[in-house]
Amino acid sequence: MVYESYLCTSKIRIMFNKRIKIKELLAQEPKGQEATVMGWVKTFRNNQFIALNDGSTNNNIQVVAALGKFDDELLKRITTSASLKVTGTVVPSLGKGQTMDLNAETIEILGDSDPEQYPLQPKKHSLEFLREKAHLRFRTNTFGAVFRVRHALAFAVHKFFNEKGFVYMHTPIITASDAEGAGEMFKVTTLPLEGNIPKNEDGTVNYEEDFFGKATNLTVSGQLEGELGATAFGDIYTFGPTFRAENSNTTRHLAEFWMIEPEMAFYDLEDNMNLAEEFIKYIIRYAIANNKEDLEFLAQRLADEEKQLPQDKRSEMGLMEKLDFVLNNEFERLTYTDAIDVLKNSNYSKKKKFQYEITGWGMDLQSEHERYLVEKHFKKPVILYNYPAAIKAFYMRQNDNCEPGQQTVAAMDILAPGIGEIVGGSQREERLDKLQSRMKDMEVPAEELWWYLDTRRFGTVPHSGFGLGFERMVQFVTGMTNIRDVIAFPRTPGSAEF
RNA sequence: UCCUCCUUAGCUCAGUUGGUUAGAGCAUCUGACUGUUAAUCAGAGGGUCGUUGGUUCAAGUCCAACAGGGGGAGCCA
Repeated sequence: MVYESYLCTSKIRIMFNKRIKIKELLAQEPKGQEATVMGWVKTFRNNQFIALNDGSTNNNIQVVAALGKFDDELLKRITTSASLKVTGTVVPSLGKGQTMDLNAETIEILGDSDPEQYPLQPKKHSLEFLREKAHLRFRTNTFGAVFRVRHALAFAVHKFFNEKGFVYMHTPIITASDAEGAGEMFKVTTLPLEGNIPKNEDGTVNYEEDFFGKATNLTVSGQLEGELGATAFGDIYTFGPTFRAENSNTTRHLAEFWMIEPEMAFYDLEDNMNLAEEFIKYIIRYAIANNKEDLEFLAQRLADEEKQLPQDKRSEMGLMEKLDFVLNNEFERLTYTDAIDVLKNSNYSKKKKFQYEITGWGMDLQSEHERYLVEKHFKKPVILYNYPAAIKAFYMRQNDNCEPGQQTVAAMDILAPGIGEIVGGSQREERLDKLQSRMKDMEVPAEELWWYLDTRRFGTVPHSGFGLGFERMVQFVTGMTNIRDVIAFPRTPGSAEF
């Protein structure tokens, strides 16, 4: 009579909720208390010792199945990655590798894992191999650590901005504007690709027949919409998926990635740089404070990997030292113009070690030049600012009183060792006439962006913002060298498995 | 998209100037052992050498195209 539908629900859940996470259990004093844990088998040694992991930490609880206490039939099913529920008493370990044992009273197999078919073994696998098993790689130590750190960084992003009174704004994923100029876009349509596509008289596609009544794409940036928010709330940030249809095949590009884009009213370029530097340091500090074990594991992994490299290719600092160094030092700030001077006077340039010669002011910096500045010359994160207007986007603020022929814009890029550009930002052009003339010069269709220009018509203010590639940040903090290893299911040209 | 390297057992890799039946470690299976730490010991099974075509008496090995992957470049975050 009472809650009859309850009979049909999964009563076992009540049992599940009694479990303790392994991370919590390992923090306790082992003194004979009872505990229930659930997780996946890492290894089963000696028909007696089960290393069990539940993803809360890379550390395992050693479950001891006393000899003779359990059926052979049950023990046979305790294989790599089988899922178990274990209840027992927590006691100090007799062995050396761990402080506590869970002496099993009951072992329940929640899910078998056929050892003939389960692809991961308790040994080192290459990252390339694990990339093809991306659905299972979270169960490895490396990816467990990487994705817990990724979570910590994501959480810290919201914490930082919330503490500063920023409004978290959800800018659209589907956008009608293709004027952002940040690269090739993915088309969004419900028109039948394999059927009759409505055409205009001149043979072009008639998007008026499409779902939105106009051509639409996946967003390449939330910035323009972000500026609308900033000119009302003062400070906003976005943190969402971003899509680029570039045919990029590198260790630092994805077709689908996550970007953080703060946009601040009443900020000039220097305020912008200050915020970006404070922000980066804050989220690194948060990860160290909350995921130290994971980072130390990743540091060790990286150190082991680098042992196999020739001396000159190894990093000068370990991962933890590198992060500490970043926290304890100011980022080097220099103008584009000064950077060209540094490069021109460098030994690399004089000895012609650059593949692309330093031709002088106005040239776009190649990644080898950026790497030289960051990794060889300054040996720390570098903020380059005041770039030539000709190589930057239309919305960046034109600097006043430039030398003839050396017009610059208030842009800034933050370059990180090993990763390259991690932040790109600028003070925005708030003067309507200057913005309009620049759009005209760069053939940006002003009529499509009428709503953007309205911010300059009604109470325009100086404002600034930047974009930070979240995966690149995760790479920097975890030391993972390939961006495909810091996102759960990477989307790259020719690859969208899972 | 361009340059470059790689593809041999479930995984990591060896395989000589082209020459008989393609090897090792780990994993798996069977057995032994039992306070182990990627447990150990013994035995067994496991291969269309990425695909297609070519050169040759003979191709894992040489050549070509294609596919997949790594690294670098460009585009960028």
